Amino acid sequence: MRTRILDAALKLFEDKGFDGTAVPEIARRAGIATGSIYRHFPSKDALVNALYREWKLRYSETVLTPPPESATPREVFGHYWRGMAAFAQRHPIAARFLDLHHHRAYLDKESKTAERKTHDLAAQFVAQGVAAGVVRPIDPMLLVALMTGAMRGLIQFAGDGELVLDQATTAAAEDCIWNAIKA
Amino acid sequence: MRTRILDAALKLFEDKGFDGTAVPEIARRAGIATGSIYRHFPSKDALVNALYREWKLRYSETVLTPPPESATPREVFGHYWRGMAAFAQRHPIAARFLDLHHHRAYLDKESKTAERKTHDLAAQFVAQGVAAGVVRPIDPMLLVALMTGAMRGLIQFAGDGELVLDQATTAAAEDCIWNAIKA
Amino acid sequence: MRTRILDAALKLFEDKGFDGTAVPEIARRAGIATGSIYRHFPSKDALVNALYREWKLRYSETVLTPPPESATPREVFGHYWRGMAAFAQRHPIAARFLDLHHHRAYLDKESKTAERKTHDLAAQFVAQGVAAGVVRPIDPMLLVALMTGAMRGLIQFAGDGELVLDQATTAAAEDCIWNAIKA
Amino acid sequence: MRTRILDAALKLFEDKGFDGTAVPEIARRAGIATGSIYRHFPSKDALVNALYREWKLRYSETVLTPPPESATPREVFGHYWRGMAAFAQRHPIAARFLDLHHHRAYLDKESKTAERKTHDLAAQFVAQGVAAGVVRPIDPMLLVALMTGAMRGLIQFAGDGELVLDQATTAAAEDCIWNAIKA
DNA sequence: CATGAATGAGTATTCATTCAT
DNA sequence: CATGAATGAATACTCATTCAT
Repeated sequence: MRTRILDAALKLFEDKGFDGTAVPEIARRAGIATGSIYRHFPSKDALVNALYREWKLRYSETVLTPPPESATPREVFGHYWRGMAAFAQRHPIAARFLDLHHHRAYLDKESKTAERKTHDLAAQFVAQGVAAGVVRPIDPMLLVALMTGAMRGLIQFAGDGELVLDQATTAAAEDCIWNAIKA
Repeated sequence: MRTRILDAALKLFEDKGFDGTAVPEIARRAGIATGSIYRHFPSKDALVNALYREWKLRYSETVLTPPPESATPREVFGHYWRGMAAFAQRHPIAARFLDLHHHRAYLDKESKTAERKTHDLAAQFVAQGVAAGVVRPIDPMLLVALMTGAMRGLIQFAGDGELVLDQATTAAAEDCIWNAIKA
Repeated sequence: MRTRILDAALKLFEDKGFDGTAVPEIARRAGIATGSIYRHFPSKDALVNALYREWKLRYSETVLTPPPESATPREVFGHYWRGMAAFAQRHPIAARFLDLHHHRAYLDKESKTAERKTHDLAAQFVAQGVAAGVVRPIDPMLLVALMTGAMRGLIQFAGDGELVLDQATTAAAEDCIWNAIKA
Repeated sequence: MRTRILDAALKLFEDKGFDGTAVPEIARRAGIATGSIYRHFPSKDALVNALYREWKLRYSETVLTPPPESATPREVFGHYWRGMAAFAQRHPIAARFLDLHHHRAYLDKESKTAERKTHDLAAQFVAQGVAAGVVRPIDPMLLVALMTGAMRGLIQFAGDGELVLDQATTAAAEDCIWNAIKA
């Protein structure tokens, strides 16, 4: 039941935005009564936040797995890149939802903190790559912006049907972006 | 007057979204009466669409200027990249607004067409680069996705204050992304 | 069980009014499940009515006991007055509940009839006192209004903590009000 | 407009209680649209509080006029008593509204303070009467409870149609209650 | 019989839009 | 043209009542 609500909300929030989605609409799509939503979530705000955190967690579990100890920076990059692509491929709507909503006023502090963690991890990877001399020695945040932005571009184009996120495309993109950041 | 309305709407739509912004709020920020909005725009929907098109036009004028005839593909790329960066630097809120809203249901066909044009132009540039043997011979759409995505990453990080979009940063990013797409 | 429900409802209705009290709230205070209320009462309306009648009955049993045959009108008056005061002292919440709710739309005919009986009895006592020449020869309803009103004033002030309804206070009030109605 | 809303609310709150009255119902009775209520009052709570204070003020203006300097305690009593009766006669619904609602949870502090003032004034009058040796030397609050209670009894019976609050009735009641409290 | 999740009609409140001034 | 009060449909949320367990 809770899952059905979250699934309905995910689709609708991604499609029409938070404020553009009416609670009864979520209920209808979930196949339940309007009032039942409030048995599971105290408010619409609480619902988006729960949704956001749920998917951010799943995202972390998919993407932020530690790479093999022996991996070279290039391999570490590939590891994370393929993780992100795999997530976007398996959960395209969730990927777009996380992308579009990560800043909105209705997200509370805890939800926003989750976003930060990802950035910090990426910045850390870049810093290590720079130290190892295999990544361009420039502001790590810039490289993070370019990498995550490129991935978001992929997700968006895939969502719009202008691109298919298959193995080959993902691999080609990985190679391109590695070229962008390598020393 | 029309300009003040559009300015107020731009800031609010970017900040709180279309559905999250009330018309009287726009009026208040514009320093006029609620009803006056409707002297200039027949509806809230018409207002966003006008706003979107207005900025898309300015964007085109800034970014889509033809590069010098004699420019090499690398120079053409730099020409467009710097154009986009300059726009984002001068109009950060508008850049984010265009980025976030380009898909929303309240945008009508004409507004959405504007977006497509940019993509097509980019794809065309990529195709020419490929033909000239200086750009990677892969799906042009993929490269467009990576380029525009990377630029959006820049814009977003700049908006969040994690990055400053100055000359140096822009130039470094340009170099990175050229490496990503060059043959 | 039924008693626990009625006790919970009494307190809440007195405190927050009928419409201001939610059924689940009554259940919580009674320590049972919401649905269980409906095993004992077909509806919220039926519950107030049962509550009202229950207490009106207890009130009648406490207050409307026949005075000794040989009692003088003064003694009869004292008998009833002390009965009312005793009830208010022992059941302050019920006294206030009966006082505040005796007219509400959700009370059905039978409940309202109970109220009437008390008035009629009082009016009858007054009439007899008038006939005996010891009570002021004016509209009995006026005297009833003053007497019952005075008693309600006592109950209210006691409930608000501005007065303590002890033996002495009750006796003093009795003497005052007898002076008010005596010939 | 504001007045029409307050008038409609007065009648409905008195009749069905605060929680028993729906905002659209108030609007309908006032002959305006539901939303218009909120142009004049920020919330339903604010509306009752405004209503309560408005009438408490009028009540004070009618009832709490200073008696003639030279008035004896008996005359002072009559002055106030007739003031209250006149108010109840002219504004029977308001009188009942003030009576029934003076304690409810939705009234804020300022509204409740108004009630206290009346009591204090009455207690002060009683104390002076006691000092002059013409009022019973007992707890002034008790006498206040009896007086105001008796008046409320009158108002209630009048409202229920069991009594008519004319000159004669008011005068008779005044005499009765003076007998109740005089030394 | 007790339970409490589910229901959906009903509530307070907001907001895009209109229109008399 | 500008105004902002008035409108009423739409929204988030509540609550009396039901019913499968």
